[in-house]
Amino acid sequence: MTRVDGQGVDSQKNGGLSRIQERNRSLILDAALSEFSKKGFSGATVERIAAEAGMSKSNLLYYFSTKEAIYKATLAHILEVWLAPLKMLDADGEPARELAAYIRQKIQMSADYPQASRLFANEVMQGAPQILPILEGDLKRLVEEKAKVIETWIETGKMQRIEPVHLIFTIWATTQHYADFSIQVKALTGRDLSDPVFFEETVASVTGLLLNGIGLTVPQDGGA
Amino acid sequence: MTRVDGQGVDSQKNGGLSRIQERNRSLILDAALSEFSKKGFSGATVERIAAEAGMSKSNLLYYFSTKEAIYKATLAHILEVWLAPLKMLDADGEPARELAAYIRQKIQMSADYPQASRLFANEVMQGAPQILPILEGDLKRLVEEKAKVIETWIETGKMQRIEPVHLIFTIWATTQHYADFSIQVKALTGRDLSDPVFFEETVASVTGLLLNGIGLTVPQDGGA
DNA sequence: GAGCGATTTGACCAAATGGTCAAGATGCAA
DNA sequence: TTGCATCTTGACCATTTGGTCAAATCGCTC
Repeated sequence: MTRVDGQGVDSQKNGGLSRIQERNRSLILDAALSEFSKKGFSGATVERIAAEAGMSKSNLLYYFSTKEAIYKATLAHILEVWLAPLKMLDADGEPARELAAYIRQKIQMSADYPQASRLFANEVMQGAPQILPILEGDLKRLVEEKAKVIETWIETGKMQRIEPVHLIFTIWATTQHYADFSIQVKALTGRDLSDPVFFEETVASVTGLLLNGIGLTVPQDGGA
Repeated sequence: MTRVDGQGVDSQKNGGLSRIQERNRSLILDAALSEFSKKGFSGATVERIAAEAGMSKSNLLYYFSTKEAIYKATLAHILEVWLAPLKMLDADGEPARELAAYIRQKIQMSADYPQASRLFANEVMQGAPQILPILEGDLKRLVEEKAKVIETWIETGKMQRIEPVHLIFTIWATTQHYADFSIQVKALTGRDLSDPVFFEETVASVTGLLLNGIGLTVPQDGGA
């Protein structure tokens, strides 16, 4: 009857979970991402998550003792992946290449993990009840660091002047739009990022527009 | 005991509601926008909407017989306002002026009606269960019409080539980002659109970036 | 294969919530 | 003032849902 919750009591080995725990937590988190991203926190039900994970509600509650705990774990699980691309912006690279690669990566993320994008958007739109501290802490530091990188590029004349943070917001907003609003995109164009042609068309349009906007030319490989 | 619902039985005059109905429906829709935009459809409760509207739950249900009816009415109420700016894009104007004005207007909307923006975003992210027909109908026609306007500008050499629909998406995504993600914007910059200085800074940055991106120069008045 | 903790589940509970209903209060025309 | 439709509400109900619990089953070590 020991609860496994959160960082869990590491029953046997040092820091690891048992094979069963590993598998079930993973199944739960996948199901939770699907459910939360589709219905939001309030609209999701523990029972549906359990069903999608292939276990009883009671058993799910054995691994995560509350709905909120599932939600937090799901958020934590995707957050690292979600913010990874920005970390790669390299001050020593050429702005055009770096930004083109960043934009492509972000659009790729929107294509590969639209649910994660929507979950994150949902959380922030509700006022970021769970992740506000992260936004104000880690994310803020990261953005300030990368803003400095952009500022350096501007000061060394490598690109046009712009408020770095607004450039970052524009890249986030635009790239994530294709995931979060994919239903609308599909309704208006008949296609979405799952279509490889539309994907490349989107990368080309967005990269062209934004790089052009700061006085850069898209590299031949388009950031690929 | 007659229900007032939807388009309502116009009890007395021709097409009009009684003074009391007018007032209460308006109070309800305001409260509903606040509640739905904050909590989403599932997270919102009829009781809280009623409380915020200053009446009993029962009375609210007298005006809108189901939660879904309130939600639909709220959406319908904001949708027209929300899509209005795009309609003003004028094929006969100069692209720079027209687009600068459009961008400013959209950011102004994000500043003035952030709740409407979030409600709309929420609805679309959940798969647009209520407004999909509108997206595929009226909105699609409108976007196609305006895409043609942009296409004309391109063909007459007034602006650089870009896929018009992607330009529209980028403008939507970016301008609405400042409303939908305002908590994040605030966490990262310490400010949001309610700060007049930040508002103008945002208009300048976004307008500069996007107009530049299609080979245009921002008009002196910045679209104001 | 015995023993014991880890895992799994169905039965159950309490709170929240959307919606109904009958009765009372109010506004207004004659 | 009377009469009637509009408006308003508290009491109430059925369902959904997050979470508890005791009992059963499983898996692994000795």
